[in-house]
This record gives sequence, structure tokens and C-alpha cells, in this order.
Amino acid sequence: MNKRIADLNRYLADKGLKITRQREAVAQVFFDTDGHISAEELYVKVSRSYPGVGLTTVYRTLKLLKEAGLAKERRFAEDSQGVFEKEDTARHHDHLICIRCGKIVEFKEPLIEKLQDEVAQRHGFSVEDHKMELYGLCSSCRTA
Amino acid sequence: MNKRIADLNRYLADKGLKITRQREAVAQVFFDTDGHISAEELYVKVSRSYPGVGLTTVYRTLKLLKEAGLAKERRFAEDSQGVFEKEDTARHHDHLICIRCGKIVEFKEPLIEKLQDEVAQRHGFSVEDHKMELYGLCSSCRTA
DNA sequence: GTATCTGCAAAACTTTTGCTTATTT
DNA sequence: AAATAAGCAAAAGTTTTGCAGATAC
Repeated sequence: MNKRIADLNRYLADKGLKITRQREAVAQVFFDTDGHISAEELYVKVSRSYPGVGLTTVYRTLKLLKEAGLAKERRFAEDSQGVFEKEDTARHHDHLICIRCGKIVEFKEPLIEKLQDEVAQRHGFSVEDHKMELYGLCSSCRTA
Repeated sequence: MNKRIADLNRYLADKGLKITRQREAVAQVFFDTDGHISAEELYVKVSRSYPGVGLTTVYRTLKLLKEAGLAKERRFAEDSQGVFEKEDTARHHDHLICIRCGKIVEFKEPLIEKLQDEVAQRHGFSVEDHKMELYGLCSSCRTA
């Protein structure tokens, strides 16, 4: 059940880097988080379970997770902070973003992915990854 | 031919804001720019034609352009700076990006847009705009 | 004449870096 | 024992804000 932690540790070992309590703590809390989380938010969350881990370490660990292909960073225009999400969930899901309240909903739509492949093929491309963001108004903002 | 400047001026007048040399300079250079540009880059570019315009004013004018619906801000994960592009070119087209050679192909796929609307509706959202980027290999990079 | 603007310097934020001590291997 | 990591504080980079003088209406 800690496959991802194992993946990270393998990556670290490979590179001659060390497995530390702090790295495991940050990674564990990160992997237990669904959706996006900023470095700052992750820091707060980690601090609850493992006090004494510094913000710097959170940043540095997130960087490692990105290098290891386990995390992905995104930046939304509305937000000054970058956010991170698990790479495997990042891979095939997209975002609905409310332009009024900023609410973000994740969704998956296999049909869209199929169409993306078709369009790409028509242009001679193979698709490795994609990013899609839909901007609009969520139900509460629409009725308000 | 300066339709967009006129649009901006109308917006300013409407809001009781003033049309100034600096705002026109920033807007003009921005509208003459294709693709994305950061505030800093725009500042440098503006300074060449209209020296003495401050970076602060560039930021403030870009903010106005966004409010007026004439500019759009984006942030890419790789970059710490936000970038801006003209709203009308940003609208309703999507990008195929080759991850090896960087080639970018623009395309439109009405069927995908229709699906986007459906998905959004399912989550209670209305769609005002969208952004989609497909990353893969173009034909020449695939065969190479 | 009054309200808005500009540009500067300073502040606010997010992220990175240098350094000393601590930990992992 | 040698090398890497952690945490702090400080720096760096981007964007915003306060303010005094300037400009548009």
C-alpha cells in the first residue's frame, strides 16, 4: 500500500540520495492528499502529524517528487502559489474552474481523451499527455 | 485599426478612469505583440518606444486590460512569472505541442467543445472559456 | 478644482540558497 | 568517516501598495 513511497525510495537510492524521516513524512502526507495542494498547505498538514519539518524541506521534497515523476506542478492564473498533485492522478484528469469563486472541480472524461487522440492523429501527432481547463461559473455562483 | 485601443478607452471612460499616455503606450505595445509576454518583458519593450513608463504602470495596465476582457493571464508550471496574451487570440483554439521539437499546431474541434459543455453541466458549471493543450510527438520526431 | 495616475521605494509573498549542525549510509 | 540533509535566516524574484507630486477631466 506504500507503493509510492517505495518508488520514491528507489529513486533516492538510485541517485545516491538519502531516505530521511522528513522526506517520508512529506511524501506520505502528499500521497494521502487528493487534488492539489500548495507547498505552504502541505507544510501545515505535515506539521500536524510530524512537527518540526521545515517549509524549506517541503519545497525540496516536492522538487524531488517532481524529478522522480511522482508529482506534478501546476499554476493557475488566479493564484500566485504553485500547486502540486500526484502525477498518476494528474495524468488523465482535467479541471473545471469557477471564474467567480475560484472553486476547482476535477473530472475525467474518457470520451474527450479519445477525441483528443483522434484530432492529434489527424495532425500526425501522438499524445503523451494533455492539460485541459474549463472556465465558467459553478452552480452557486450562477444562482447567486 | 486601433479597435482594441478604442475598446480600452471605452472601458476606461465607462468606469470614470482616465486615458493617459502611459496606458495607451502599454496597451499599444501589448496589442502589437503576438503570443505571450510577461509584465517585465512588456516593460522593456514599452520602454524602448516610450521611455519613462514604470514597471508598476505596466502591471496596473495589464490588470485593467484583464478587467476589460482584452488580455488574459496564464501561468506555466515551469515559469515563475505570469504571462499575458490577447484575449481574442486566446479564445477557442487549442494547441498540439511536440515535446521533442517544440512545434506547435493550433486546432479547433467543435465536438470536443460540445463534450466539454456536457461534462461541465454534469458538475453544475457553465463554460465561458477553455484551454486545452495536447503534448506528444509530431510525425517527424516520431519517425526520426 | 478634483479625482485619478504615475513612479518611486518599500512591502508582501512565494520560492530558493548559503550555511551550520545533524543524520544517513 | 564521508556525504547528504535539515532548518534557519537571508536572498531572490515577482507582484502589490503607500505616498507625494503630476496629469486628465
